[in-house]
Amino acid sequence: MKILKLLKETYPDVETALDFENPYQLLVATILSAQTTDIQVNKVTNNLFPKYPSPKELSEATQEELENDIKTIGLYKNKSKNLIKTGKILMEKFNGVIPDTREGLMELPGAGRKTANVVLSNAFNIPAIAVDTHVFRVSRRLGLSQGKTPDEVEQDLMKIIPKEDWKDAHHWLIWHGRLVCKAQNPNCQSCPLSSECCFFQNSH
DNA sequence: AACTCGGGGCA
DNA sequence: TGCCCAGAGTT
Repeated sequence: MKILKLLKETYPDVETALDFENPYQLLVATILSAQTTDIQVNKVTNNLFPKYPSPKELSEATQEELENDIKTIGLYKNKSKNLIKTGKILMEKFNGVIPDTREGLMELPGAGRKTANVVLSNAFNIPAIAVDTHVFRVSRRLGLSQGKTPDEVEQDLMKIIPKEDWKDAHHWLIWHGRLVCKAQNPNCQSCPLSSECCFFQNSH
């Protein structure tokens, strides 16, 4: 089943990437990306990275100033608090180096399962597919992963997506989940995957 | 399992 | 103008 190939052909202009130059920048950008889009994050990081170029500067930021720096993004109070704390943990426990393990990344406040996988796959080239609510729902409907956990969904997706696409796959799956395979009233008529989809077969 | 954070996107 | 959410933490 060529899911990703079909999605790429269907959404050729999908917005696909956070701008980053090193693991630290990708970690910060990905923590910021919760409940918003990469487009919004890139607007903020353009000014944020020169101002806080490494975990050291981040750990020394004041709450008020960092909040102001990311105010155009939602959830900015939680995110600024988490980022400062993350900066301090990086300095105190990881010697200012971004950890390249899932366990290490998930010790950082603001970084969960999805953030860890994005950083592992895109900054360290470690095999992983990021699974968020959209990816989870799309996979369930396709019938790949009923009743499974997000970690198990990740394993299932890795079986049917070419390895070279793992680090970017979530962008197309998320886009598809938002615009077509929506949580409510999915638009199965315009879905390129409907012929392969359990949800569609069961509801028609 | 439900609630919270929040500006932006979309109907 | 009102509703929902490209997660993660807390209770």
